Amino acid sequence: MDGGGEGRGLLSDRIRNALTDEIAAGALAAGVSLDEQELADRFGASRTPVREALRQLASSGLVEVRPRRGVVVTRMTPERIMEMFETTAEFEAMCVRLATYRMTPLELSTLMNLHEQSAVPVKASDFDTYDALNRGFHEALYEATHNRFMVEQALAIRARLSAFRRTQLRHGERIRRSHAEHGGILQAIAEGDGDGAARRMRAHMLNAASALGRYVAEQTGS
Amino acid sequence: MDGGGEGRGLLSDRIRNALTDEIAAGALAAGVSLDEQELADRFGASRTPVREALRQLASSGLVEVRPRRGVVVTRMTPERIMEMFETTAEFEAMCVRLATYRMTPLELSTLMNLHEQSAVPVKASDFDTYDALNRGFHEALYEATHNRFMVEQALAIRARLSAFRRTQLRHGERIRRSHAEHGGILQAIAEGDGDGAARRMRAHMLNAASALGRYVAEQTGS
DNA sequence: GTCGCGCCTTCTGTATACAGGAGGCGGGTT
DNA sequence: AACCCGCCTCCTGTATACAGAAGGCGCGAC
Repeated sequence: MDGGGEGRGLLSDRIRNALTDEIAAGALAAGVSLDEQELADRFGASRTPVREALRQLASSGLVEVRPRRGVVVTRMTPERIMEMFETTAEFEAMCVRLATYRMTPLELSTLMNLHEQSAVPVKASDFDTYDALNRGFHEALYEATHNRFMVEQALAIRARLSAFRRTQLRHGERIRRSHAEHGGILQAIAEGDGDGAARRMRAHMLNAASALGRYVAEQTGS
Repeated sequence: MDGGGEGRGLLSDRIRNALTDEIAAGALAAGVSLDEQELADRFGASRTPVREALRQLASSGLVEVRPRRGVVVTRMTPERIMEMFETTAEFEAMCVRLATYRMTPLELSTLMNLHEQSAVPVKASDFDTYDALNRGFHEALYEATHNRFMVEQALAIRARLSAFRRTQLRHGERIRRSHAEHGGILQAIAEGDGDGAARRMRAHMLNAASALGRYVAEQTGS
């Protein structure tokens, strides 16, 4: 037996997750080069799974591999983060537009349920619960496109942002506005107004981005 | 020296490219399992670079890794391919909409140049040249979003489709219509009509998809 | 004193070796 | 005869070993 489900999967996967967290948390600063042997020692593993983990991180954009010159943590400028947010915003807008035209009544009802459920954590300022429901809301919208590939793309892009999203909702007022914006999107969907829903979604995401932007500015600027 | 530029990069990259081609060409049929040792022997390499190549293919979706149970070529149903095309179509529409609002005069002029250049291979039914220019046209549009991240996403999605795109333009009439549709998109851009350009781009991509659809139907159906 | 060349170190990329799990096959049992 | 259990094999996942490239440093030349 292991310590409770964490020693379960592949070693390379665990290393990848650990590195993902460290990069997201800032423990591994942008730009620092990652020595394979050093990481191997640190994780008590050999270079092989470390290499695999690093390649996986590279394909999700968290690190950059320069052939024969080592791996460095991708430098995430505020501009870059904003670009990622804009792309996510546009992608989600696109999804919600399609979803509006394709959603089944059952899916719409599920979405509305999610929305109402999330009113509770909003009132209680329970960030973690809201974050989970928020995530569910957006993912339900992806699913409603009825396009598996698009769902996967959306999830992949969203995953690349998750490192930065985690702090974004901790700003009291933002969570309330987020919930209200969801309501607006839902209404547009219910009215069959795909373009309107898309517009609202774009605005919703960009609002989140600008909330994050202020946070990033506080962190990097001074 | 090597045999002429192909032995250049990393071995794992060469293997990845070779496998990509073989899967795209159908030499490696969907669903077959890929034995690491067997591939290593075939490429005259060891399992290590083969493994890396397979993991990279997994992250681009061409193969699926089932932990401790081997790697299989992803089964690409016609539905799946259509989903990928739809996603690409929507993504490109989104790009061209943004590009319309952000493009510099210089970029617009470059695009128009590309378009005019491609009139030559259209007349000559020179598929390969047109394919290259077509590619350039679309990539120039990505760039015109002035959003590096979006460009990268667009290129990544496009790369995943390239395996199927290659056959799509070989159908005589299609190449002519494709060129005409590009013209329509350019005109909408020139008029600053982002939504119109997006609509035309979506139609353009879906036309290409339906051309491919007929081809796929011929292949799989009977 | 400054610039250029070559050696040396270090790390990546590749090969090989070892260990544990997954699935198949055969024998035993009911 | 059919089903279940256990062994056995193959293959993946991980560790270790080896070779070649990239960059740094020092020495020599101008």
